[in-house]
Amino acid sequence: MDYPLLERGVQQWWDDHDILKKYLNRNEQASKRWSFVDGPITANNPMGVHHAWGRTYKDLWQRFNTMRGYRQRYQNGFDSQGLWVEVEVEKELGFKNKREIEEYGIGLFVEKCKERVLRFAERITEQSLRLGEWMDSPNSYYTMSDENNYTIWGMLRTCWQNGWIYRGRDVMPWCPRCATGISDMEINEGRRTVQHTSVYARFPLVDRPGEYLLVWTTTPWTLPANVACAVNPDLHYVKVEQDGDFYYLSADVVGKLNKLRGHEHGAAKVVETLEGRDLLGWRYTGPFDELPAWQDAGAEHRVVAWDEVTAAEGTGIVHIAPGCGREDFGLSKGDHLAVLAPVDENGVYLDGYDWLTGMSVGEVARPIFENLREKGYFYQTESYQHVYPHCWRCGTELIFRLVNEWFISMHELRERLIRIANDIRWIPAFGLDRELDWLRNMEDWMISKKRYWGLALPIYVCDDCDEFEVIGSREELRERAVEGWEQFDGHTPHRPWVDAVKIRCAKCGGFASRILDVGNPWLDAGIVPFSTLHYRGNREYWREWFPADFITESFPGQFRNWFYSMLVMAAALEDTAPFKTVLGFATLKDEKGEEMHKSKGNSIPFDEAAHVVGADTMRWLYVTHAPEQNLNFPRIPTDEEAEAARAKGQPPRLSDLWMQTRSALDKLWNVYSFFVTYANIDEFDPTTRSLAVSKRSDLDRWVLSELQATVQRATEGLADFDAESASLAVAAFIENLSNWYVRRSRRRFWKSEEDADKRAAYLTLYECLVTVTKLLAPLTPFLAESLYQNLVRSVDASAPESVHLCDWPVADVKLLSPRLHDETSLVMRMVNLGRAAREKAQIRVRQPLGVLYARVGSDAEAEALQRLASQVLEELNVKRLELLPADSDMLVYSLKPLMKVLGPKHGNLAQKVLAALRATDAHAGAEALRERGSLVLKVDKQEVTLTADEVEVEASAREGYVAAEERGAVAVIETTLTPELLAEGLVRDFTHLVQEVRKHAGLAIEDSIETWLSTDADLAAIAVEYRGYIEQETLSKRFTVQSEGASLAPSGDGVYRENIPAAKLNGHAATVTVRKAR
RNA sequence: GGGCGAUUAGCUCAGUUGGUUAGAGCGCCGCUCUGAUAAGGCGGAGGUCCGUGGUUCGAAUCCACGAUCGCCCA
Repeated sequence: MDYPLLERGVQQWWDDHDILKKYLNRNEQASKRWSFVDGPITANNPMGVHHAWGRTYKDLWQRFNTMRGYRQRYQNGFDSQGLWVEVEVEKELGFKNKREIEEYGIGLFVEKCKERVLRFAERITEQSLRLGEWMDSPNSYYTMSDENNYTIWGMLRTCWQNGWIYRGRDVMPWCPRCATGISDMEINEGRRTVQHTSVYARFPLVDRPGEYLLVWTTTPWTLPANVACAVNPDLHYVKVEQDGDFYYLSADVVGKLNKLRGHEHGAAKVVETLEGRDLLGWRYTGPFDELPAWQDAGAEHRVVAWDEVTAAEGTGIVHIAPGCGREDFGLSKGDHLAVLAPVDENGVYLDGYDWLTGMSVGEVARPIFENLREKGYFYQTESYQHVYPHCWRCGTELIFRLVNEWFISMHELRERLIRIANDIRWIPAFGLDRELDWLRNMEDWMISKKRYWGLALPIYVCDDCDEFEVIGSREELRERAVEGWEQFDGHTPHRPWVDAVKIRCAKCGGFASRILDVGNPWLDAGIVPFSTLHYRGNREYWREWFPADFITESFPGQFRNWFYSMLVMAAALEDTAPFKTVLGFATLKDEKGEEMHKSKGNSIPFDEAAHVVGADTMRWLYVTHAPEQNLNFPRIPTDEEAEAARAKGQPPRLSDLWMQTRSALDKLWNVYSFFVTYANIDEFDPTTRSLAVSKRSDLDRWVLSELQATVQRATEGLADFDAESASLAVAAFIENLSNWYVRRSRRRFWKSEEDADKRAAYLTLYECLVTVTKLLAPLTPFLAESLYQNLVRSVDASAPESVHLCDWPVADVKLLSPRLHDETSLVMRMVNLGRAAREKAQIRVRQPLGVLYARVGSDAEAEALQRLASQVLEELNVKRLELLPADSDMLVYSLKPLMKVLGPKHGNLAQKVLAALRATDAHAGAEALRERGSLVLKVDKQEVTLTADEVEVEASAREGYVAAEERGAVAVIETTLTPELLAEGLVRDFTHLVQEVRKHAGLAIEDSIETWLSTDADLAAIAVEYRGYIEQETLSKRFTVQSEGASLAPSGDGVYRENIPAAKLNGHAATVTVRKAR
């Protein structure tokens, strides 16, 4: 099966018949509606296979609910604004920093960003269609749209009116390349383990000549901003003597000092012990006191207290630079320390830092070490490995920098958010805990970014009085505008155009300008449940579709990103949940279980996988997987392998894992092709035949019962957002259909006359196939369509045009039969045991056997087995079935203690009871339990009575009999082969060989033939005896047998002859000749 | 550094309120069936249930400590 080929054909047919449009319009008039909101995909690159996982879920639940008759919005969304786009456009343009963007022109740059977004949105739309994701693509939303941006303005204004917006001065993680702050949400995505050179420096104490504080830092660039040193007041410190100098450091690290001293230092000796609090207030000379920046600060260096200081790293004396570290900055507030912010937004030292001015933080480590050494501040360097934050987008190491940024206060929102999170159904359930954990611990939301392409934050600051206010809409801005409206009018609300507009300060009447910052992109995504549902312009419509019934995204990251930002928006605007159910799924890994990364070369482009493996197979992989577990995406053939196969006219050979994944689909395809083969031969038309189910066989009614149960399971699963159990139920049914129903029914299709039995078989199999096809429609839309067209539409022009326009199947509970289910399970079990027994005896199934002796667990099962004996016998090629009586000498018994009952009952004695039971003669014990229902044991000189509830009797076959057993059921076979049985076996072997010859001769299944057999006298005699059977099985109109003389078989065109070696026919060599009958 | 979770066959994972021979699928080896099959069936090999101690008549399961890994938060 070449699935990609089939899918291309189906897609073409859909296009030709406009099926997508008909699908989107199918429930236009429906009164019930189901609301799905698509999480915006970043329109910045083509899709990878990891995107296809979520998009498969998104599509399948929309399809399922379409088939169930719900009106829906089939809207997909594209995340359009933000640094990720800027970075890619910078790459395209060859820019290295923000200055180049400004020189190029912000307007041009922003237009480039828009272009890129539209380009990749189009690409992703095509790819999604290839996946079979059916969406209303002309109606897709973009977070860069005016609607989206202005809805955020309104939301921010509401926040401002509530007093939640504030301007903060804080030390933030900062990317010096992107020249922007990194929010708490983003910082986690870029943590990496790296090697840095840390430095130990010594700071001379002002009032203690020859004595130094020994401090340690991993960020030497912050030393010029040193203001203080912190010690833990409760920690022990020591004064050590080394080379005539005295150092103060934590008592715990003296050992380290000796290890670290290298060639430059002598041995260290402790001369005094003291507490951290003893050091407080000591003044020291800073390492860069000569710099103008420090001179201007007019401050002095001293030792301060900080109880977070430990001796685990460094020296227990911590270098404090309040302008370069978060904790440092926090400390500066309480201790009124000076704050030095040494670098600009690009991480370049500002004026006042002398020789450092103009250098960037990344290049100063060495020069600073040298400088310290020259000035006598250097002690030692040490290579140090640690986890350090990097820019999640460009990979640059972050610095910490004092900045002015804008925040939404979470103080009042936090409780609302927690309450709302509890109103949502999180799948898997731990999602709620994760979200709550974040909500409890999160800081205020930093919403500003000093970039170009993004939401223009509508915050206007007065040039005169520094008061700010937030504008909530375009209309409000126009009313308030006193300057620059003409330049803005006609443009999207983006930089640079919107920046031209000035308003009058409401407080002092001065000019107020928009801050130049753009917004955090999660504002863009979070507003989607409002903006896409026309919250601003059509509140009626919004009320109809809000909240979303369902959203689904890969959960790593989203708890603090999209889920979070939606919660914030909904909490701020309406104080209610923006969605009812969220399905989170885990991470897609490569075949070895490693993270996929483009840079690692192991990420798989969607197009490649779709081309080689196909969309349905990929979708099936996703839907059958447990969503909360990571999924390893199996290897796909390389382009070369795929092309080599296609050159030979074959589909690319897939790995075992793929074949395993796809096996249910392959089996279905085979059943389907079996049906089609015979239906064509017989010209069977399901629309003109019928037969009441009650008139069909047990086998038919069994499979129809299983079918109803499958419909129920699939429906319940999908309705509960559980694709895995739904799809596995369908797979299990296909397995039953293929390996039991069709296997057991084959002869009914082969036989030539069309009787009620054959009609029942056709109708039953047809119903199963059609129903399964509909169940598969949301899961594997291409395959389902292909089957549907051929099975249904080709014979019934009145049926819905496409499987995707059909109604979802409803289980007919009247057809459910637990009895048939149980009995068929019993037959299957007995057949398996019989096959196992044959295997042990090394007698192949083609050789008929005389008797199968069976034992089952209960009288009811025994009764059923006798009634269904023919199925067992036919399947096992055995003549007769006999039930084994309990006292049969073929059986041997063992006693199995049921500890779950015995344990609690006997307590301390339990182990001894167990030992006594094991010492008991099993046969006598079994008999006692059978006859009297109890068994008496002697334990520690007292008698203990065990009942049938406490001991299970297990029967198995006595040694010497060829048997198999499982859970109380036993099958024993009679292995004596009579001449008649041997002859029958031989005939079946021969028949099988003629079928092979037919196949080799290239004959069609339904072709009648003429057959000649030339062999020894024994086989000839048998062949003649079984002539009727052989002719019937091989469709031979004429069957000529000879054992001597010149061959009677013809030769020439259309005649096919094979010599059969004696080994294949139990010692009889033969020549078989066939020719298509005229 | 703090919190949570995990560790079971070569791989991916199940394993009920603790119950005495620890399972599945795949892979591997052998056999077998088949005029629907890239199918199916049967058998086999493969386990220190991460380690150590404890609780218990009985521990993969409960407790403690340790190791390793993952996730979340600093």
